[in-house]
Amino acid sequence: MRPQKVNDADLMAGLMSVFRTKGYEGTSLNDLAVATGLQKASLYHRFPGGKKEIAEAVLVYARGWIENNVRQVLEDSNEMPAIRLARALDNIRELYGNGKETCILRALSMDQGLSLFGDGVQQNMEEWISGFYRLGIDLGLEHEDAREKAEDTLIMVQGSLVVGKGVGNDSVFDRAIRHLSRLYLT
Amino acid sequence: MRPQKVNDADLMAGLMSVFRTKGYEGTSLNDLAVATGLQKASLYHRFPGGKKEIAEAVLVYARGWIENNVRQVLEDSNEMPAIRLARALDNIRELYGNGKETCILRALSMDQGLSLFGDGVQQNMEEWISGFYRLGIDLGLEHEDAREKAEDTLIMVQGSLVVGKGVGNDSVFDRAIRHLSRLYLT
DNA sequence: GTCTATAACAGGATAGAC
DNA sequence: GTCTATCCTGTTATAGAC
Repeated sequence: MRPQKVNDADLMAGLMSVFRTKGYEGTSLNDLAVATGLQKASLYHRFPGGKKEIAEAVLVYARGWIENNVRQVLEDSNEMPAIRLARALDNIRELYGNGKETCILRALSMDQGLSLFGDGVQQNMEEWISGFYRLGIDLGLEHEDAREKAEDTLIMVQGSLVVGKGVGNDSVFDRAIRHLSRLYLT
Repeated sequence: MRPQKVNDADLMAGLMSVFRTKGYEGTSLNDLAVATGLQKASLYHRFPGGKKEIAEAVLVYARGWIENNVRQVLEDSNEMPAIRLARALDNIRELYGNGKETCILRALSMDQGLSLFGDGVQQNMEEWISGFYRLGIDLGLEHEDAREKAEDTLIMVQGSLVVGKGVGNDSVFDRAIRHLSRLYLT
């Protein structure tokens, strides 16, 4: 067998990058091939299920990222809550390129996306929410309160990404992230 | 000339309905033809520019809706601010089918969408924001405060639509709308 | 103004050589 | 494992009758 031209990590990063900017219907296999440096047929070798399987794999990859960089950071009981929050928000800021990038969950939850990948999207969102929920609990919030605040973090991030892009103003995302700090630390 | 089979208002409503559920790349001219009851060639007769021109027309239609049902309601100086807010939020709730529908602005701001329709999306969002800005000013807020609160209304609505769909829970949107009442009336 | 029919092209997917 | 070449379907768009 020939050697792998692109390793799995780079491959997934490249694939995710395309899907999140162009959406599911908007990305062609050609786009994916160009972005990764592989030919279409090579992508089919790695993902026999084609475009659908690739998008599913991207969602698994994204979920791993959220687990490592958001949930585990927020649940790390060795650190003070304020530190955990600051670190998680830094990671989130980086994930979205300070608001310049869009979210893969939003990109894959249009139309077909929702019916095809609804489960994966939901799992990703719940991973995110459960991390912030735990932070809220550790800060002494009641169950319902912690749940709603956690949900609000995702709402603010998704909303600010949509609006920031729409009005063409990066500061919308920045302000949302700063708002999330205050949401917990007061 | 033959009579119009579908009037402009019904036509635009049907076209918008497809675009906002399937996204720009996700909707085919066939989808639009089926939804409106016209044939593809008839759509080209009304919109010589094809799919792109149709999406642009939908954005103009959406902007008119926002102007009538959000901005003008919020700026109606004959009513108390609390009444204006309640009415605008009711209209917004209806527009999004209590959270079951998605937003045309989000649907048309993926990828191609942003480069093709960025201006239209921005105008729609600014129409929305300017309405709430005026409400904030009338309630005695300072310029910067009113601007941010107005932006937040759009962020919360867009975010709650994304998250509500993603986690499959209608109450997310409901709670966001209730939150917007409290945001101004305290 | 709307229709049927069709052209021209792009996209997803597969075959088979290396 | 990756590549080139190809198939086939669906898509945008146009031509021309009514």
